Amino acid sequence: MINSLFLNLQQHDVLTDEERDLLRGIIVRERRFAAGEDLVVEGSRPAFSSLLVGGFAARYKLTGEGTRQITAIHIAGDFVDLHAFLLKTMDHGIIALSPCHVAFADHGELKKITERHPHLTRMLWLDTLVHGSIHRAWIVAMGRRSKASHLAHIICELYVRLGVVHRTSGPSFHLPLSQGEMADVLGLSLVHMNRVIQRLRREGLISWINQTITILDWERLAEVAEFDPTYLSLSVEPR
Amino acid sequence: MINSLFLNLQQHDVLTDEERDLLRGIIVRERRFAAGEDLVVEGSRPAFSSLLVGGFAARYKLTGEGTRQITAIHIAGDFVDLHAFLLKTMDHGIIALSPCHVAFADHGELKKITERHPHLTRMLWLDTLVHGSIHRAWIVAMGRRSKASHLAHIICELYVRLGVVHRTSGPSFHLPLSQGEMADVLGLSLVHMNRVIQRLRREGLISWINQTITILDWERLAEVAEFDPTYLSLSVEPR
DNA sequence: CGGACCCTTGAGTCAGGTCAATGATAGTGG
DNA sequence: CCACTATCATTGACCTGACTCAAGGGTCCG
Repeated sequence: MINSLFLNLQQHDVLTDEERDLLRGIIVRERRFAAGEDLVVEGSRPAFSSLLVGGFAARYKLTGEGTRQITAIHIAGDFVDLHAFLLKTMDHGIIALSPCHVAFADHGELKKITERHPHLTRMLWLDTLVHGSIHRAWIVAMGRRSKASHLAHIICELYVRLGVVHRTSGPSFHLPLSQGEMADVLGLSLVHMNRVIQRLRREGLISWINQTITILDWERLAEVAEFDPTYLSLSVEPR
Repeated sequence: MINSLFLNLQQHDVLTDEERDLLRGIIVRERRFAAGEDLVVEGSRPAFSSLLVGGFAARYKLTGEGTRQITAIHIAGDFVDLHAFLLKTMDHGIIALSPCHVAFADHGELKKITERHPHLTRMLWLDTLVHGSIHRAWIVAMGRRSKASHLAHIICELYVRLGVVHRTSGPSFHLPLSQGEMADVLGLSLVHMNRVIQRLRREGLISWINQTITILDWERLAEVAEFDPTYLSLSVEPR
């Protein structure tokens, strides 16, 4: 059930069979969520961390004016709120962008892992660090790239991350976000989001129909995005 | 020498005397950097992590067009690139914004801590998670707040973080960033940055002269920023 | 005294926002 | 099966926040 998590962690270092078993052991419950449901509510103090088994979810924060900013997109294999294990209080919510299948990891069991299994602890720590790297890449894209470049960067990133967990088919992948939701990722208005998407289409970089994105020209897309996957730490080495 | 780190960590949970000694023990070297020098170079694979003892530093990334985006501001007591301990390769640079005093923690010694001292390990992990929370707060500010609100948010955040390590005096604090550097934080042009600053001044929220920011009206500044310090996890509880 | 940085201000331009309207598609209840 | 509603994608017209270019002034330092 949590094979995608293994695929994720294995991109960074070798996982032993014992470590796999330990990870299986921390899952105490599972649940399915409908699209639009909150997996985790802002301000709550969860006793479990959510591991996304299938589907797409987003961290988000609402502003006083009622606008929304999505701060991360999560895919199968992501330990969505492993943070809460140590941060305790959620400073943002997590919403299902599609129907989601979630496994819950008990914080007490996670603590036991940190007491007895240092390498696995470092692997989990690393997983949260990679998500920090992704945040930084997003900040750069938001602050200093054109909106077209920003969108291209997000598409490149999703393609690589989904590839790791075998959720791409050739140059295509399923992405169940509406343009309005994607606008909340880029910090744009819905109208302008639409125009940016059309520009990438017109330039022959992508197609995006029926919740399916196809990368028509990876070279040029990555160039527009200035995409450099270093920040995803996709190399197996001792951690 | 690393008392500021202790002040930082103590905001989240109790540190034992033994843990303090362990932290002192991982410092193998120290060095001073001039303003403008790189503490850590993008693409390098450091064998040490830099603990900022005094001064201000910034993580940054340069784009192909030669613009710069600052993704984090670091102050005394910050474990600037603890990430590198597990991420291995730096995907961004770190520059001294003022003269900086840096202590270097050996990655081998850090690894030993993770092997033998689970609580201290969790505290260090937590420290990196808090910086992840700060990243998310920045993403929200960049995407969905006005530039004036964004600047107000950064000032509130710096005031609180500097207060933790006793670097404020009353409503004031020292901030050795030029307006051009601050523009690289907000993702703005220098000219517009200047206009945004003047607006906060004109509205009587802050004064900012001689590298010193004074908060003239905390209530209204925090309101403009929609500042809620939850994301800094400033509560002592078992972690 | 001349650079080297900063900060400040004005003028013109453009990216991106708001408001508004039109279709297309899918699900719901009768 | 059909009217009804909701959600999305798309397009046009107009407005404003932010950028660029350009120039002037302050301060510190060699």
